[in-house]
Amino acid sequence: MAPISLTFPDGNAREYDAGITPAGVAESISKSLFKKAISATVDGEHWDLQWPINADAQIAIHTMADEDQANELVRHDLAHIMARAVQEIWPDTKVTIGPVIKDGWYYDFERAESFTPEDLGAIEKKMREIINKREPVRTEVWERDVAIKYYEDRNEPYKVELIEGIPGDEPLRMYWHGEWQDLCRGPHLQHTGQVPGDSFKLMSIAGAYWRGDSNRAMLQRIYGVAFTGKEKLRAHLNMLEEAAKRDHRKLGREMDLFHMQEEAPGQIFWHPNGWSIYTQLQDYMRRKQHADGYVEVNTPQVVNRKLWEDSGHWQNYQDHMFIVEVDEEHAREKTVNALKPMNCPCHVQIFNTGMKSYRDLPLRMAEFGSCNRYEPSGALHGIMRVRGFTQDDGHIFCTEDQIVDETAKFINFLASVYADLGFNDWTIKLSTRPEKRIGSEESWDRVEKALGDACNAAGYEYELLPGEGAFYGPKLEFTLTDAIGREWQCGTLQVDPNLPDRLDASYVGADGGKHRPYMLHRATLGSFERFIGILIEEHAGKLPFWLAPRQVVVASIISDANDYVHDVVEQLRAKGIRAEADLRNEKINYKVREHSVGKVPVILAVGAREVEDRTLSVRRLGEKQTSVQALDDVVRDLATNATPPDLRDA
RNA sequence: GCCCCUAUAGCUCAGCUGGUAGAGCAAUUGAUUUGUAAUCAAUAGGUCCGCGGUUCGAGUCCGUGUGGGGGCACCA
Repeated sequence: MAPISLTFPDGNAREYDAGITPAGVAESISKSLFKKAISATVDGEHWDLQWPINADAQIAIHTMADEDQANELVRHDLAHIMARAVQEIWPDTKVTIGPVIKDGWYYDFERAESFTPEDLGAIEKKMREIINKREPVRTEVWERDVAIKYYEDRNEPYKVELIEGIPGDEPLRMYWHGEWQDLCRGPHLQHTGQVPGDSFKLMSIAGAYWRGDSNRAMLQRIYGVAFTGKEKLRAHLNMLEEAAKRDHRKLGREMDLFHMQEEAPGQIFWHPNGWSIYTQLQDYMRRKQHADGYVEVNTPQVVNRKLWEDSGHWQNYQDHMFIVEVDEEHAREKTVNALKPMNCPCHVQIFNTGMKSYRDLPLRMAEFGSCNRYEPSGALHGIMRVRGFTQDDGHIFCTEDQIVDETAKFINFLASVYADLGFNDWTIKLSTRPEKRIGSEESWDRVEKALGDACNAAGYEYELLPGEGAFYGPKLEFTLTDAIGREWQCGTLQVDPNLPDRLDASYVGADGGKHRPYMLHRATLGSFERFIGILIEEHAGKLPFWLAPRQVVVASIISDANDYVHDVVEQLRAKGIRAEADLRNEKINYKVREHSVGKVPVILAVGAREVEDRTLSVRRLGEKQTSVQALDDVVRDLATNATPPDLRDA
């Protein structure tokens, strides 16, 4: 065999016989490296220690110290080990797939009986037994007919289907963890004993459709988390515990922001505190949009089905609309209406009044549009996914040439809003043409490129989501994460040549002819409901001062201070600050605790000294220390802080 | 919508294998005038989510509906 040259990360190269495996390479370096080795990177590809190398290459041998590779392998091996454990305990279970995900893995099973939470303990125990056996992991490439026969004989139809879906020229790789076999791309560890048995935990059981298709079998999914060390697992579990305290549903109750009840599932009863956040946010958005060149409109809630038929939504989304049927006394037939599930068709109606010239474009039309959608019961989630919500909606009517500029302008607008609200960690996703679509390939090419160019022009990177666009056009999604790391789409921008066409929107061009505008659907917050949910979780309830529903509590220490407390509250209110008095006959400790739990940003305590000196004892949320300041200084300082960021002097 | 879990006082929860409900906090009332995260005492508070069934007897067991949670699917 011809020798090959392998170059190591330090730049040194060594010669080996072609077909050498990374395991062999590691062994040639040292016995201890061989024992510690878990995988390799060969020419940038994550490589199993058992896979042969047949040509010159760059190589790096990995150990558990290489966090990224180690996590991937540990999680992936655990997926196999868990599947093996499950089949050892319940041999009638059929296996499907088990990929690595963020912080862990899952594996989908088919089994007649349901797994119970108690089963997880039994499975974990069996997994540890398998790990302790330190059985070798072995791999082979199989012919496809052999593999299919093998799985048919073992009554594993899902594996057969998987193999049938793999392109014919791709080799089929098999892995054994001990005697247990699974179809798998790899790579894997050397032996089960390399998995740290104290650094994983099975978390939950969930239903999941085979191949993500709701028409196919519902499988049982078991989720696990795993890390390379016990401490990291503990830190992760701790983080989840802390995150649960920031849950907007919990804080919504504790801060008395809103409630929901059975008679109106998916709809929100906003309490005074929550509504205060909502209106502050809306006032802020109204000013920002006005400054960015939007005109604000408002459109009807109950709209005849005809408009939804014309727009095409009736045909596609009838099941998800609240239908309102009205018997008109004098009408021959009852009318069928729908609560508006979206604002776009209504905005086109406004656009369509009068003649529009190319000089009117781009026309930026905004509405805080209340919408109702009959979302499937399983989709509802706190105030993040609801049936009644208000979008900070807007539609930009423009020409194709204006798409890049308008999109870049919007991205900058959104970035400024998010920054004002305390978000620096958000991502852009560009969803491109789906399989089912309308419009020419050329027009998709142009418009997809326009969105990408706009991101670049605004100075932001984006992630591509191929095939995830709407049937009429590509879109940008702006996502934020909640307390436990779930991603939520908040902002969006969608390019739509379709709706103007369906609803016959047009403008007169410079050539005097009639033209179709493009429509950019865009929302910055998405909906006030979802955004406030995210906002609460992001800040753990400690909202920026200007958004806090209860900004200041002035608390008396003795009742002789009551008059002064009233005076202070009055002065603060005169400056537009949401201040209230707490004159209850309670200890200051009690008041401080109660208002701290209620996330009031500033507590001003007033005792005999403060009354005497016209001062205030200032305590800010989260700080242990207090400071005594002159009343006038405090009022001036708080008034500055209470100003929304867009109204502050630069 | 689908799978699993779940529903006891305003909140957080206890109630063992069926024998007609309990704690802490909150609330109310009274006392306490207090210096930066819970003052003391008393009182009141519950069709045990709805409906059906098993049983002499159901908060407890079974079925079903509704709401909620975790996922999956969906998200114009």
